[in-house]
Amino acid sequence: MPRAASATPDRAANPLRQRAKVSTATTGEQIAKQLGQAILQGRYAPGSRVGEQAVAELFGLSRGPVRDALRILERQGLVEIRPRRGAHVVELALNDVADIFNVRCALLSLAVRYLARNPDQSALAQVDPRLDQLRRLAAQPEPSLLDFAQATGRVAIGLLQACASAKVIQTTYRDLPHDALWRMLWVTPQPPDYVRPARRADTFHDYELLLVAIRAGQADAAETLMRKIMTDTRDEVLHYMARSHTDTVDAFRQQVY
Amino acid sequence: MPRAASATPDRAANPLRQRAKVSTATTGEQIAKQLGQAILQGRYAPGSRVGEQAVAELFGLSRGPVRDALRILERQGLVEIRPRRGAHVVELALNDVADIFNVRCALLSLAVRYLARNPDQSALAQVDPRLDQLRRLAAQPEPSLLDFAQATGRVAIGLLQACASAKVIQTTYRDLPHDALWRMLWVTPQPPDYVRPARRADTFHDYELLLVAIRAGQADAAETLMRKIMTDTRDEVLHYMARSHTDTVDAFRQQVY
DNA sequence: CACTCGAAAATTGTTAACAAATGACCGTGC
DNA sequence: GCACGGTCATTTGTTAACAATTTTCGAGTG
Repeated sequence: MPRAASATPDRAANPLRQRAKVSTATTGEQIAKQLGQAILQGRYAPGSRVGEQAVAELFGLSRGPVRDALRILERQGLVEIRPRRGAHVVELALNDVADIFNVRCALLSLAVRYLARNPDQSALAQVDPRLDQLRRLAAQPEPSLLDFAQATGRVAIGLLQACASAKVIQTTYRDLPHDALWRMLWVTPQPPDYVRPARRADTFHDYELLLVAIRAGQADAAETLMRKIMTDTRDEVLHYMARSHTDTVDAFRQQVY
Repeated sequence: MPRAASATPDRAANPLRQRAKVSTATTGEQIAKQLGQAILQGRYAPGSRVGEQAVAELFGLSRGPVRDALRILERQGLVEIRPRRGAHVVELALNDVADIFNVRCALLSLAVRYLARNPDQSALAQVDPRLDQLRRLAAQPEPSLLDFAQATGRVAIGLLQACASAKVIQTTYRDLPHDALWRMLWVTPQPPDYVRPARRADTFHDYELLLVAIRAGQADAAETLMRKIMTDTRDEVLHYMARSHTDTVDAFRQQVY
């Protein structure tokens, strides 16, 4: 019995509609945002059913937009929809977590190699403020785990966006189930409060070196650095998660690099 | 003005419904299949709008399932849906084609590396018949371009399926816009009838060596071979397409490897 | 002649009701 | 006690009508 999110009922007179006039977002997308947040925070048990009717009543809307929202969440990898069986919250094993990082690694190393060969200085300049943000968080005493993760994620996405004509890499990366991964860390019985300071400093330093290598056009060095960053992050996250999971050994045996 | 596919109108009494009882496929999926085929065959001009109403009338259905179908096609990369603007047929530049192969390369080289480290003989045995199929096609005098491409694709998918616990790689690969790529080749003014014999032989030979390397547990060799296969295929396809496109030089300059 | 503004038509977003299928519950038979 | 079969409630799939927005087309003006 999954209890619903803290989403505002919005039952009377559909106030969401009025905002839709201003924002270009459709109602389904807004539901997807809120519902996705709810799932991400662990308000729905893994594997539990997300009924259309229930969600529709919760938001005071009809089932149409809810259907759209569930499709969006399926694409984000948070739920899995099987025909005539409804949407269920996905459950990731440690295998899958390692997998996500491996795929990230593959895509990002491709991207930085592309960047190093086709350096666009103005596009790369967009990454600098994000790197600064990461620098600040790395220096902070105890930044929240989610904040730090998001900061690194923004740098990665910034790098991808700098690859102007590599749209496929971008969309492929975007469709990875990033949120489901963070949900796994969130529902870990004793999730760590923040990243280890040494790890934070290393991560920032590696990203800094990465940007230097890219600007210098050193494709091989950039790729090596990006792979190091990803494998390090992967192992750190797996280490945190493994404290409360049992299939640790199996997961680590399946590492590729 | 895109003319519709050769799909049967099915206007009277919804005959599709009756088959839905037997097959587990929902109506939307069936529409997606037929409509996707129509788009793939170039019956809709690139960038043209795919109206919900028009498709619904064409299939003699309401707009609900059509909406689902368009979502599916969006996920397959055949159309692009923007809120309140409808679905439009995607148009790939040569950049994007090269991108798709690069991403394929990244994912598949990750997969074969995983396979070489965790060889599952019974799972790998599933690939052999597909390799035999490829061998037959390579030896044939003039196999159709699409047949040969599908055969190589099946070998690649077979390799992915052999990665038992690497579900993320599989789904990521599946969500690549493969169909849109073939559509681009299809709508090329003078599409080649078949693959060059020498290329066919090389491709098969490389796949054969790849399987040997995987079974021998040589991860580095397997990865190298897979990268070679992908870059060769990419360049061959680009070569075919470039005969009728103008942005050739730009595309080739953006190569990564 | 080009450009802007405005209204009408076409199209997508949303709703509520209907139809079909799944899953569960209960009773029967062995 | 356990397995099997049928009925019933719940849930998803589908439909048609309504609402709101985008696009298109045309008149008017500089």
